Amino acid sequence: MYRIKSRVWIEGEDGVFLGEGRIKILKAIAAEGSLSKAAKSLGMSYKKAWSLVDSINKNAAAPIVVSNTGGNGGGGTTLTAYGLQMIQMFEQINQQCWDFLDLQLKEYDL
Amino acid sequence: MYRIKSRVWIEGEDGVFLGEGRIKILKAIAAEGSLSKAAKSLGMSYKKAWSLVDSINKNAAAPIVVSNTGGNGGGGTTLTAYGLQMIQMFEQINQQCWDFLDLQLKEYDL
DNA sequence: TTTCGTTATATCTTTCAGGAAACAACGAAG
DNA sequence: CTTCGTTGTTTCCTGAAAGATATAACGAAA
Repeated sequence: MYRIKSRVWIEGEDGVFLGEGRIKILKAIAAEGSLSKAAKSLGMSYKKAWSLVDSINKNAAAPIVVSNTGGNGGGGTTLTAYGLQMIQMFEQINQQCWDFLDLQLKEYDL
Repeated sequence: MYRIKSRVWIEGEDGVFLGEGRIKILKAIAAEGSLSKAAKSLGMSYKKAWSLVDSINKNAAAPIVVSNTGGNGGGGTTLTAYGLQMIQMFEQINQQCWDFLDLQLKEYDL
């Protein structure tokens, strides 16, 4: 039995804007309120999480996250309403792509 | 302006069956009649080409390639009719996936 | 039985993406 | 003005993936 799989991503002018990994870290940021905690919760290095968010920022048409450095508790990173909307959009497209591909494969009944 | 992209692949019981890279080497084999020539025409190492074809063979429900070792000219590798059919199938699904995703992205008019 | 170019495989080397660790900058609160 | 945990950035290091290289096995044809 065959299984069909896919990776979907969206690119901007300067590289990748959104993909599965970036969605994952965005959701963790939404849950944790901080990039370092988000990285920790995913077992991901801070550097990797930061570089993912950096590429999101560089390619977004509007702000996705708001980062505050310093202050009580050290600061933090939160999502904008637009950011939350982008998560929803990506996950919907991704799911629909999977459904579409499953249907396609069935048509060829391997 | 955003661009949406995807990589599609098909898995069997023991790993990847078909993907873009495997389709590429299969098409080169069809054109060259030999795995080593196909690898050379793609600027790919023989080892990599061989390992791709090996994984295809391990996951295919029916023979995709026929390899002959020895003989006049050293032998060669050719595609079965089923193999040619699989190339067509994959490329059609892949193209339709791209079209589908382009439509999806348009619906969200970023 | 020699020759040939191929398939198939093992081994060694190199490259490079990612992780680990270290550190400066920040600014609100006490 | 000290403390705190975070953001942002650099440097170093390691391990896994890919490439380079070498070599055996093969069998039709001359």
